[in-house]
Amino acid sequence: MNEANVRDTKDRILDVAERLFAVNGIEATSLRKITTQAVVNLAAVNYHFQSKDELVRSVYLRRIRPMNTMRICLLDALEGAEQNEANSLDGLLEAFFEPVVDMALSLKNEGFTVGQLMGRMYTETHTVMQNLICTEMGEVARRFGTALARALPHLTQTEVLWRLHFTVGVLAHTLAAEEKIAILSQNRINPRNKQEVLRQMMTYAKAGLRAPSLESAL
Amino acid sequence: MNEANVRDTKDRILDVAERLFAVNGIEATSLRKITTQAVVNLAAVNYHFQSKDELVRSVYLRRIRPMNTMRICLLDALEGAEQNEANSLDGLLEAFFEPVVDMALSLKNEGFTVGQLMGRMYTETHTVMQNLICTEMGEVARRFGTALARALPHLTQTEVLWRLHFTVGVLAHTLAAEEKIAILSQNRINPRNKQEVLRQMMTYAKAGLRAPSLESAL
DNA sequence: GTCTATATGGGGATAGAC
DNA sequence: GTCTATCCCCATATAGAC
Repeated sequence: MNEANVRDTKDRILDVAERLFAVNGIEATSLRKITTQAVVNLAAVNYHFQSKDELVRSVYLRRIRPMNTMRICLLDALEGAEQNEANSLDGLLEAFFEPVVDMALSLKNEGFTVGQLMGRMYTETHTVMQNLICTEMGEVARRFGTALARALPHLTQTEVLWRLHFTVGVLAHTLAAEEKIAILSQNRINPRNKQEVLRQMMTYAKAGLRAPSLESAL
Repeated sequence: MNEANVRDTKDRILDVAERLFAVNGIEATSLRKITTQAVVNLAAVNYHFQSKDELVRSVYLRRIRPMNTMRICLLDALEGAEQNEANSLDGLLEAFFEPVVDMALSLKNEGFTVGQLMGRMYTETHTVMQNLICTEMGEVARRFGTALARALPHLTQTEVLWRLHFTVGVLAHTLAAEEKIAILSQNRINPRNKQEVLRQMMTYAKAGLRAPSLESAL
């Protein structure tokens, strides 16, 4: 088969694996389910990706890398420009949220799949994922931690880190549990409307980050 | 074997299953791993719980039921008492967060296990869990949604629901990803210190919930 | 690069002795 | 209520033909 079709095979495997990992989790997704839905031979996965673990890595890295590159890039731009304190937090939150939300919006893989994949990253128990998170998210956590500390000078370093991780929680849960959110709100909110999601998340997170310090009395 | 030992067997299975579900997820946890660690016979699970799915239900319901009963009970008490607007939000957040955090604090099953179990509920993909969440969390979502709407009269109903679910996200991610939070913060925050967790979460969530309405200009 | 066939191991569940 | 033995299915991975 020619090179174009090879790409096809690899990409079809990645696309189907991504959807199944996002919806059912890594453990519940067998190579048989993937290859059947991708209409490729069972042995193709091991030929192209060596093992299931390497396939898992490939699926996640395909999304995490550009997402975090974009975040760092937006952050670099912010730090290069002159900023007044009033709007620097808005810029930081946009740089943090938008690359994820944009990715979930724009991708071919049906609907909200990529968002679910990213949202469930932190709770995937597979050892491959645990390692991926620590190696791939470290720089983003450090860079945004530092930037937030500068934008929120009234907080201690510890408080900044707590609030950064609460903000990750807002994002992750919104992406991961969108189906349950819709059900539990009796369909009064629609977590698939990206502009609305972004607007609501930014408002909540901005206020949470700006809350007074608990250490002010010390 | 006498009745006391029967309880022992069932409880040992529940305790071990809980820990393994919390740490490795439902799918990755086989009945063989559970029965080996609990030092009971493999067939005991099916004898006492009929099936793995029923064991899953039992493990989660043992924690969800008392937790949500306590939340509703605290909320009833708040609504029965006279409240001034200034502190009603504090009371609501305490009623919402504390039963979960207390449970994670006080239980015998080593360390943070129960918290992880609860935090990962929303991202478990097992169909049994998906149903459990919808049936067991519905009342809590409705009751707190209504109470929050009263405490935050400047918000639309939709905004209240969004912010309630962001608050669930803060709680769930903090409980579920505590290990990664510690690593990504380079051990500068300790998500296992319960009083600290509660304090930090309450501050962030309170400010997030109180943020101005986005609809105010309409 | 793709396929079939198969090696090897683990999964949930149950029958039937004790 | 507990145990052994076993049924039957599905998992990942690979060998070797095409």
